[in-house]
Amino acid sequence: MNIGDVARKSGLPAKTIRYYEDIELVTPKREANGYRVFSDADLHKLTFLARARALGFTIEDCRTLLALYEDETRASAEVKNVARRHLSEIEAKIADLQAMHATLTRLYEECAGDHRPDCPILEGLSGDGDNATPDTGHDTHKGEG
Amino acid sequence: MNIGDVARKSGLPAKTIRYYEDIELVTPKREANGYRVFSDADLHKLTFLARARALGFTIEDCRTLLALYEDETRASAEVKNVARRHLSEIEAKIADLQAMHATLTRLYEECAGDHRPDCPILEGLSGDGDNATPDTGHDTHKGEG
DNA sequence: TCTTGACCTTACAGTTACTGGAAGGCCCAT
DNA sequence: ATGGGCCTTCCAGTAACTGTAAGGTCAAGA
Repeated sequence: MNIGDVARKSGLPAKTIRYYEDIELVTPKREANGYRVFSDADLHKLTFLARARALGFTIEDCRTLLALYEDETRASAEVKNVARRHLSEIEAKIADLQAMHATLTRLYEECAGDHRPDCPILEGLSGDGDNATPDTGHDTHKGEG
Repeated sequence: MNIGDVARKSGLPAKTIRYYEDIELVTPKREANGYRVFSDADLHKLTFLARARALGFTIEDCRTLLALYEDETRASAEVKNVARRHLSEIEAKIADLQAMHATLTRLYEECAGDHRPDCPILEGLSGDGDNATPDTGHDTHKGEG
């Protein structure tokens, strides 16, 4: 199979597949003319990657998961650990977004949204109101240079 | 005020403030020695930016909001539009994350997490199970080169 | 006066996971 | 030989910073 075929079958853009080769997630062979040749195993890997990425795993997590997938002697506990950590991150992100949503919705609903300049949203951002921004409890940034 | 002062007062890292100057969100004056000098208005702007960023607005949204903030003749409807669009994006992201969370939780709970290699999470990713990945309905990527 | 240390400066590279585009080679049909 | 659709590489750009190096400035203390 050439790259276009596996792109169609895996649902990944050809460009992404080339990138995955670049970072050594897949290592297709080459034809004499330089074209990449993908085996069924390569396609399977790419499909695995597409699914893992769709679940929000980072590339590095994908690398780990792929290694575990190919290690017949793995302990499922290891996989579960990766998944647990990722679930925690997803939960943290959801919580962050929900906090933003709650705050912004409050301001949004107070805003008349008409031709006049008075705007509780801008007032909230400028710090006039209290409670202007939520504190989600985790760091947005750490120490400084 | 020097950059360290406004960094402490706004909660933004000095590095970020320099970056904001780079992209012309703030334009502090300079002392003879080259040090940036921030006015109260600059500090106010930075605090505004910090709050808007904490609510997840993009830098470009921040630029727009700041311009509206400084335009005495604005219509609050314009601000509300920016907020509405941003709320929609937050909602879409939450929905995506919740779909990922649901799928991964299902696999997670099926996984024994012990010393044995059998793992429903990996099976789900490799496509053995049905329903392996959710379809959130929006594009992850568009056309191809 | 010299030094120490905290502050400030710039410039460049790296992060994440791609995406876009240019410039060109390969292959098949007309 | 020409057109179109594939394929190749390489370079640059995205978002919003962050890290690091190399060095200038300033106030306090020995």
